Amino acid sequence: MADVARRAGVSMATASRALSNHPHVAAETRARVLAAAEQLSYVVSPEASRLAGGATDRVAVVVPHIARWFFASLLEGLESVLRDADLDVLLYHVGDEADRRRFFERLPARRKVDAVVVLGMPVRDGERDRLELMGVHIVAAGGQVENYPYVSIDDAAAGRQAVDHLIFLKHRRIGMIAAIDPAEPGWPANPGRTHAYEMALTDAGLPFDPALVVTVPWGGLSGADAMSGLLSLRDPPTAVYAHSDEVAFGAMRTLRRAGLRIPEDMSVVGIDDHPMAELSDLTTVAQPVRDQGVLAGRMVLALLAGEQTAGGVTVPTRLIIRGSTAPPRR
Amino acid sequence: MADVARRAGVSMATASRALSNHPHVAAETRARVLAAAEQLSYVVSPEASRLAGGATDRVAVVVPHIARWFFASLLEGLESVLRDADLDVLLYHVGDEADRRRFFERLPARRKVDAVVVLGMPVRDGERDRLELMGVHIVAAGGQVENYPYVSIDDAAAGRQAVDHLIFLKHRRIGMIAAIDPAEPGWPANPGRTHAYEMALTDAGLPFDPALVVTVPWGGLSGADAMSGLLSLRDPPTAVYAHSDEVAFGAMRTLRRAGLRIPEDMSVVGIDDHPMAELSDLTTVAQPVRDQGVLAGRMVLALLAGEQTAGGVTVPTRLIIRGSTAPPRR
DNA sequence: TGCGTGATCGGAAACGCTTCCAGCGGTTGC
DNA sequence: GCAACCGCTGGAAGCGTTTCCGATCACGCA
Repeated sequence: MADVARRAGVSMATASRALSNHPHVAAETRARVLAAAEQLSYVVSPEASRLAGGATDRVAVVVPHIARWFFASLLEGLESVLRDADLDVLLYHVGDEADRRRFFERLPARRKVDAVVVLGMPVRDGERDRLELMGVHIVAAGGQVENYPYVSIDDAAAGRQAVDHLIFLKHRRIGMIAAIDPAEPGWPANPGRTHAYEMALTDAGLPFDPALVVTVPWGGLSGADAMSGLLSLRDPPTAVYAHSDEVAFGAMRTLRRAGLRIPEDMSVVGIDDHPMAELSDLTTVAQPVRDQGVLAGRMVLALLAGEQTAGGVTVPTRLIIRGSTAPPRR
Repeated sequence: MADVARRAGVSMATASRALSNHPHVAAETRARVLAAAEQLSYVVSPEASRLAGGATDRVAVVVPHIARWFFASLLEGLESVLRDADLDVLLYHVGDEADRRRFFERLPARRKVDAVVVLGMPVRDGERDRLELMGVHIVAAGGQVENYPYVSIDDAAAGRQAVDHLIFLKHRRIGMIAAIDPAEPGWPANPGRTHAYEMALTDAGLPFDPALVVTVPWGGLSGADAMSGLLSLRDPPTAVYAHSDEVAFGAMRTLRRAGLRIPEDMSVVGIDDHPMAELSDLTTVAQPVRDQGVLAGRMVLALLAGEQTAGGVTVPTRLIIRGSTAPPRR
């Protein structure tokens, strides 16, 4: 920067002010400095700048999965608003328990960011304490609904939309394929979506048959297995509610292989509106995934600007009826 | 750090050496420093450290798409090795031409990273010049096959595996659905995969009928449209080769809706081995996507360690025959 | 016993910025 | 006409590390 200052014929103090858009710099002077910087193709050293000044202009994003559509979409939305605000995104993938423990234990983002956003992943109590240690803003999206400012859907409501749709079609034996995160064995499947199933049945006066709910690790193949199980029941369901589209795709594959027709022989409904849902003609409950990332990004910006944020935002879901659901045949 | 040093009863110089694992520090002393740091829950300031020292321990990753399986998988592989090496990854999404121009013009990662890896995206000439300006190592994965150390598949070979399979099944009218990146209108579809089609036909002595190749923007819906076009031909093909699985899925949907059976009425083959391919019973040419990211990460590490790297690595692809291909009926 | 030697450790100078505190002409208000 | 101000600029003190350069000390060897 000394070079730039010299070339522009000003002091470093002025050069710094000009470069960082401070007021109290004559327009003409600023132009001169900018020109000099341009000629020398100079950019300020972030390190030095941060050392002397304040913010890091970086935010950490913690995700349990990268290659899954839902998480990647959240990330995409988030990244876009952060990038527009000239904030850099540091990506931290905590794929399994080991990663997870390591992340919260070592806190690799410590001192490196102004905020951290946790995507699609509830933060556990002990972890929260660790996170607090970082002393920065924290936002959650697509998962958490407490502790932090968050943006998410109402899982229970989404589940109701799916199951109520089946009930409306007059299905009386409805199976559920619940998915647990393979990275978190031992943790329960999405409670909201599970609870919605039970409530919907109750409200419709239908019996709850434990045999009709099967819980599997998340994934298409697991969904296929789950469907096999359901089909082998003495009295199989006439419709299936899957916790997520990917699982539903697996179920559909099993049905296809079994020679059963969808929706004539079996209705299938999922949640998410994965891009493949449209191609597979899957009835599903759509959630605005990318938007949730965007909203989370805006929250970060607001927090960084010192604004008070509302506790959380719940975005609406919407039932999309396609060809995988119909009234039962009998 | 001054606090830590004081508490451990040593100078800052020694504290620094102990914290950063330098030799010439007595084991006992080091332990004392580490303990002090632990008690104060102190971590070195990356900014200050970088200012004084050398590397930023960060690498920039540039991707044209985040929410697409292929790119997200590359990213996942890459991130995992980088993270294991305690390098932070800065994510830069250049979704469209505007983003792209902005990125290469402003070079937001300038001075912030030790290396940049470009994922699934050929770097154009002018852009390369800009990148050079950063003066850091550059690696490409899943796309580029020149200019930089790279890791990628042999697109031409992959294409051949797909088309040759159809030819082996005795198909004589084979359609091709080529996909161009919607973010780069005007740029050609994957040349290797396209060329493979032409060569395979030629080698098999089959005529090349321009009507049988349709080029569409990447995407499932586009694939569906493309298939519609192919079906409306006076003399439709008996098999279709799609540049990627997602496009193939779209094609399959069109066939399903048209009441045509796969593979009896039409064979379909894709490239990628997307997770949905298995669920859709799609014959495809598998490529190790995550591995490409991993290898790129290792290259970065090697480069950073000052090692010389081979120009590039080509990973093998493999035909996976499922239920979407069979000999033509006539 | 005297001295070279290597292992440790401390002092202090960078590293490249930001910003507080003044200083400097020129206005403005009375 | 004088003092209080104002807009702009410069000097210099940090910001928190790393590392160069010696200094110290215990040891081994002649």
